[in-house]
Amino acid sequence: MTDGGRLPVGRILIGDCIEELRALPDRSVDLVFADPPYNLQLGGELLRPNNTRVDGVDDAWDRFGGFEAYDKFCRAWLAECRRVLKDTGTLWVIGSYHNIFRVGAIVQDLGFWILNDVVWRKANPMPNFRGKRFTNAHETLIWAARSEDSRRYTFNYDAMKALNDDQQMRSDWFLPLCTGAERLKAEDGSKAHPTQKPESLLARVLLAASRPGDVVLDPFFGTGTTGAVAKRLGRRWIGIERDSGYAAVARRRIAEVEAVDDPLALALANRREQPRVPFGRLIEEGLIRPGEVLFDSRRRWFAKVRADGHLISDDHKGSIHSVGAAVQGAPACNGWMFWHAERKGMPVAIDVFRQQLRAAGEAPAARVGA
Amino acid sequence: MTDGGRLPVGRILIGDCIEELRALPDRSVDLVFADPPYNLQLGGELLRPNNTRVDGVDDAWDRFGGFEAYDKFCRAWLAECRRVLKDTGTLWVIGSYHNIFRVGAIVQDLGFWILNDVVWRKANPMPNFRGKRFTNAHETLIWAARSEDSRRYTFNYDAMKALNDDQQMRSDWFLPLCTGAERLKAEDGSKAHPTQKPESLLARVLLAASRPGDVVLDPFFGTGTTGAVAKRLGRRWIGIERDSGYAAVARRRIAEVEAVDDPLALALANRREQPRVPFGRLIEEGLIRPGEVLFDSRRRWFAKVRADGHLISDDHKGSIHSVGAAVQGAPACNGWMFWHAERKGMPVAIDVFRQQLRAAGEAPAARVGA
DNA sequence: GGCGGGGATGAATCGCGGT
DNA sequence: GACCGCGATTCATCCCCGC
Repeated sequence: MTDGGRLPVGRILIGDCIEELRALPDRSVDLVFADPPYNLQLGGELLRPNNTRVDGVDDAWDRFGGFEAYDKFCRAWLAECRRVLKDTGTLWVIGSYHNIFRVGAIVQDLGFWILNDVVWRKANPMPNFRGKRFTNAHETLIWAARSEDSRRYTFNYDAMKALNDDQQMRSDWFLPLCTGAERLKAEDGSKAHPTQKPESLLARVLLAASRPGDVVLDPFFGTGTTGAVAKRLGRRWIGIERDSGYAAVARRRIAEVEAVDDPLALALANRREQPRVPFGRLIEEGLIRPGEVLFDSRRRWFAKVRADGHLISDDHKGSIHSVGAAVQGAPACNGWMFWHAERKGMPVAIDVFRQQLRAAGEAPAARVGA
Repeated sequence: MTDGGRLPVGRILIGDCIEELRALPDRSVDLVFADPPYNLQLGGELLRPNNTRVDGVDDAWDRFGGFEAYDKFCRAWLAECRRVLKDTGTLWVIGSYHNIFRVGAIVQDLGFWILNDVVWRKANPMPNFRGKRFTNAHETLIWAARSEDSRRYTFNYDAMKALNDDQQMRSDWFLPLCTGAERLKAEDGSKAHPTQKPESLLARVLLAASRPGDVVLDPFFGTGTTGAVAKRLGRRWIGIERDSGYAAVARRRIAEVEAVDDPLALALANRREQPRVPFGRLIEEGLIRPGEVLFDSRRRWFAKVRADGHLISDDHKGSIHSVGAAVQGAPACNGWMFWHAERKGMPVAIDVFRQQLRAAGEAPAARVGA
C-alpha cells in the first residue's frame, strides 16, 4: 500500500502484457489475478443436437504455435508477475485442462510456492454434445505465494469461514457462469468478450487473499471483471490489456461501479448447493449389490439392479423412477420410496440407504465411529 | 483381449515400475490407472524440495534439481505406459497440486491427448488445522487417450449417464475417502498403506473406460485397490509394485474378492451397440406403408414414403435423414427422431417402429419368461 | 402482471464404418 | 487414404413472448 504512488493504479495499460509488466517496479503489488489465453486448440465446428453452432473460442489471441511457444509465453509473464509481487502477496491463475498443467509446472519452476489448487465447479456448464467425454464442468485456479519462504501471505481465513456457514472454506467452489445481465454485450447484442468471468468468482478471490486498499494486478484484463470487483470491494487495481476495444468496455464498466460498505454481502450470492445422491452411488458404495433384486413394499413387482445404476424388470429398463412407473403403468413414480431391498429378512426402502450416504457425507466424523 | 495370453494377467510384478513396464509388449493393455508417488526417493537421493533449507540462488537451483528428477521419473514411466497402451485404451493418473501439474504437462508432451481432467471431491477431507489455506478437499485425475488420433477409445457414456440418474456424468465426482472397514490395517491396527484409494473411485473409472475382460494395468499397485475392483467387475488386471510387503497385502485382499457373477448385472447401458436397422426394413415389415405421408412433430413439413425406402418432399428426395435436413435447411438431421407417422390419430416417431423391430429380433427367448 | 413455453447459450481440444 | 452416408447427441439458466 505504501508505494502505490509510483504505480499506475486505477488505469488500464494498453499493450503487450510482458512489456507492460516490465515497466512496473519490483515487489509493488499485493495480488495478481491472471486469466491467460488457454490455448484451446479447437478443431472444426461443433454442432449441438439441434444443429445450431457452438460459438467456440477461436480468437487469434488464443492461438499459439504449439506447447513450446505457449510455455515460453507463460514463463515470461509469470516471471514478471513474480518480480512485481510483494512477499506478502499471492498469485492466482485460472485455466482448464488445456493449459493449467503447463502453467502449474512453470509456476513451480519459477519458485512460486503453491498453496492450494481451487476448483471452480460450474453450476451450469455446457453439456458434452457428442457423448464422448464427461461434461467439462469445472476450471482450475492455482493459488501460490511468491516463494516457499513467503509465509506471511494474506489469507482471510475467518472471512472465508463466515462465507461458508462457519465451516472452513473448501478447495472446491460451486458458482454459476457469467450470464444474463452481468454478461457484457456488444452493440449488436453478441457477447463483448468470449471468456468473461463471473464477479462472484473474483469476489471470493479478492476477499480471500487481499485487504482493502491493496493493489490488485490483472495482466489479462479483458473487459475488466477484476477491476470492477476490486473497486466494489475497496481494493485498488491495475489492468493490462492488449486490445483497446476490450479496455474501452472495461473503462465504462468500472466507472459505473460503486464501492460497497459490507464486502461480505457481495460474495453471499453463494447459493447453498443441494446435495444430490444418484441411485448409482448406492451401488458404488456397496450399499446395493449389482444383480440384487429390488421389489415394491407388497412384493408385487421385481427388478434387478445393474452395475450402472439402471434397473431391469421383465419388460422395462431404466432409472429407478422410470421402471417403477412402468411396472405400475403409472405416469410417474418416486423410485426412492417405491423400491425396497431385503436386509435381515426385512424390506428396506432404498431411500434409507440414500439417507445414510447423505449423513455420511455431511458429518464425516460420524463415519469414523461407524 | 486377444493377446492376454502373453500378459502376466492376475499377477503382481515385484520390482521397479519402469523396468517391469519395459518387459510388457506394445499395445497390449486396455486401461492404465496410475497413482504415482509425489515425494519419491530415487537411488537414495532425497528429492523433497522442502527438506532442503538453503538461501538465495542455491535455493532456486536446488528446487529445480528436485523437480527435474521427478520429471525424469515421470517421463520414463508415462512413456512406457503409452507404449503398452492399445490405441483404444486410455490412461488415468491421479495426483494433488504437488505433482499433478508436472504429470499433466509431461502427459501432453509425450503425445497423449487429454480427454478430461476429473476432480475427486472428497466428502470427508482432513481440515486445514492451522487456518492458513483452504481445506484441501479434492484430488485431480487426468484422463487421456494415447494420441489425438485415438478417437476410438472406450467410454461407456450411457453407463455413466445411468449412474447419474440419467444425466451426463460431470467432471466433478463427490466420493468419500477410504475409511472404516474398507481401509486395510496392519497387524498393529495402523493403516496398511498411507494413500489407499476408495474402491468407489476405481469402480467409477473402470465402469467409465473399460469393458468386461479388458486388461487393466496399475504400475503403482500398492495394496491392490485397482486389482480388487477389476476382479469384482470382471476385468483382468496386472499390478506392478516395488514393495513386496504391500504386494502381499494386495494378494490376500484380492483373493477374497468375488466377481459379480451375473452378466446382466454387469451389462452396461449402451445404445451405440444396438443393431442397425435400415428404414427400408420398416416398409418390408409392413410397419410403414409405401405412399404413406410422414411429417415432423409440429406438422410443418411433409414427405411421402417410396417403396424403396426413400422419402419425397416437395423439393427433395433421398433418405429419411437427408430429406429431413433438406426441408429444414439444416446441415444434418436424425430422420428417426424427426419424422412421424399417424397412428390412431396420434403422431408416432418412426424411431418407435425401429425399436419394435429391434425388440422383436433381439432376444425373443427373454420375452418368453416375461 | 403472472405464468408457461420456446429459444438461445456457455473457454469444447466432441464420429464412424463401409466402399 | 479419401469419400460418403448413416444417424447419435444436451443441462442449467435466462430472456422473450404470448396468454
